[in-house]
Amino acid sequence: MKDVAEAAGVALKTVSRVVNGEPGVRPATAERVREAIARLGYRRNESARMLRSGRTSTIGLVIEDVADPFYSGLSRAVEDAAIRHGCLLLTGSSGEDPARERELVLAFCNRRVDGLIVVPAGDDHAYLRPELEAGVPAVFVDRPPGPGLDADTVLCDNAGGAALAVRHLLAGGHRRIAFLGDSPAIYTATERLRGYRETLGELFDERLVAMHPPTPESVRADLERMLALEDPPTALFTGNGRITVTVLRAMCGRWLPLVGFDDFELADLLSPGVTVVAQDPVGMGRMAADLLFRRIAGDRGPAEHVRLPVRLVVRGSVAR
Amino acid sequence: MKDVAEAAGVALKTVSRVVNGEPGVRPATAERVREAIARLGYRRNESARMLRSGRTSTIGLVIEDVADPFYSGLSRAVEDAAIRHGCLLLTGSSGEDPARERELVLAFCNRRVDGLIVVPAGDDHAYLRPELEAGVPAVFVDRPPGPGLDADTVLCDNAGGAALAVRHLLAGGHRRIAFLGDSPAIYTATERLRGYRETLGELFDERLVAMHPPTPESVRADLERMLALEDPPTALFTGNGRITVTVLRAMCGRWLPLVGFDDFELADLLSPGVTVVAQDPVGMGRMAADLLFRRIAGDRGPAEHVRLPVRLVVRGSVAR
DNA sequence: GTGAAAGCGCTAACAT
DNA sequence: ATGTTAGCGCTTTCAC
Repeated sequence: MKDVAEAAGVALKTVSRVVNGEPGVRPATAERVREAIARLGYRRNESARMLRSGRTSTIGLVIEDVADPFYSGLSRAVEDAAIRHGCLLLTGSSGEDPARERELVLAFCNRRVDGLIVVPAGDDHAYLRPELEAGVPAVFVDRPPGPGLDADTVLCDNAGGAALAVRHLLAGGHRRIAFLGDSPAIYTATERLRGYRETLGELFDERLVAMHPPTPESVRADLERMLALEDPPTALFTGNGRITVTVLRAMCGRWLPLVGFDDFELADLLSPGVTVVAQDPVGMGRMAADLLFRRIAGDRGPAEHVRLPVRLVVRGSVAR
Repeated sequence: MKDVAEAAGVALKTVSRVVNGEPGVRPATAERVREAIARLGYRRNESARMLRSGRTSTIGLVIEDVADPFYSGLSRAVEDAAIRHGCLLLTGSSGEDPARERELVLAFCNRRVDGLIVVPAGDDHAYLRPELEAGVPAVFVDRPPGPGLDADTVLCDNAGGAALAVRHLLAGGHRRIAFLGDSPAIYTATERLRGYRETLGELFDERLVAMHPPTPESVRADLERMLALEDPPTALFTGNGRITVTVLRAMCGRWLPLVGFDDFELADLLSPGVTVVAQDPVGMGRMAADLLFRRIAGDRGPAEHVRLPVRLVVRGSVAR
């Protein structure tokens, strides 16, 4: 900036004015400055700007895995909102590891992001207390933060969605409905189990429940075990998109009526089409970002807790 | 940091030493500093650190769309490499808009990222010359940069892949093979067209070629037009994953032998399974990141041009 | 309409 | 083993 000022024969502050589009510079002067900028290939140093102004025009997003379509849709929605607000996005995948989540969030805080959107992997967010007290806005998406933290949340109706799925299968005449869910450490998995259990009532049988991170092997083993029961399941409820796909693949050839939590691309093109409880990842991302930018703009109201509806998308996978 | 120093009764530089794990601090002193840090909820300000040290420990990634599985896989691979090198990732989607690509890249440069990985949307990268001359490493992935720029590239064998697809269809007895590709503005689309054309030779017929961004409407119109020819296509070659999926959906019910460029989740579970030319997006991301971090580490050798192989994955969609 | 000076929070270089 | 000083490149404040 000093060099540009020298080259244009003005003071440093005038260059700053031109670069920031501030008023109070004669057009001719501004033009001279711009010419010098182009000639020298000058780029404003945002680190210095951030240091002085305190605003970074950057928000941090921690998700579980960018490569998972659920989170990549959510990411895209957050990014679109960020663009509209002139912000860039720092992204990180926690891989469901609380330590990694914490590292990422703290690294973002060190960079003084203007706000955070977090899909929590852990259930202890005490480490975030200093930032929240310092006024750094944070929105939790898909899962709530650990206890004792009063922050905005955007969740979906997990238990209600599970109830939809189970009722649909009950209506199809099924009484033995298995649930294949993700690890009980994950909030959404536990909530969906709760919805499943409460809806089944007397029909609940814990031998028809399997909950852990889905690997092809574990899913296959779960299915074999359940199908070998003397009273085997006649239908399946799968607890998220990855599990649904893993189950479909593990079934290779065989077929069982099925409802999956989460919609996924091509669910409609499989035969039969897969009936799902659809969330709206893009809507969740958009909602979280809207909330965050309202906070960044200065909204200091009480924490908001948005719960987005889910809907049953009936395809062919339950009909006889 | 000043406050922490005061609270711990040491000089500012000692706090800096503790925070950076530098040697030359007595354990007892370090402990006192750490205690003060925890008590005050101190977080190092990375903007100041960056300003002083010149390194940001951040790399910038510009892709076309995070929500596209091809790019989200690539992103994840880049992120994993970044983590290993203690870097964070600034991500942005260009949405195939050259102006947006430029804005993102320049915004990243203003933030003084240590390096750039770019999937170019435009074909003029003169705007990047000042950075490259200033020694900012950049790797171009999936598509080369505009002319006159001598930077590292990681591409796949687009024309060779198209040749594989066409030869497979020819071997299946087809002589009228249509190509549905993306916009000719996209390097990969043009290269795949070239491979298709060169392999077909005499059999090439431009009435069997359609190239533009795939919308359900345009794809349906293309198919209708081609199928209404007096000598209609007996097989399809689709130019990327999105087109393949859009075509499958547009065919609703009807069926034509098909090979698609790009593998996609569930391609194997459709019936028939979809034969594809598979790229390796994760491998491309990993390769690009490895190259970038070698440059960041100081490698000033001549520009490297990596071309990754593709492979034909035969499923059922061509057999009669 | 323009400029000079102070200082954001840190690290590098050099004492002690 | 610890402290002092200068200065990274910008914005803020105030003066002209």
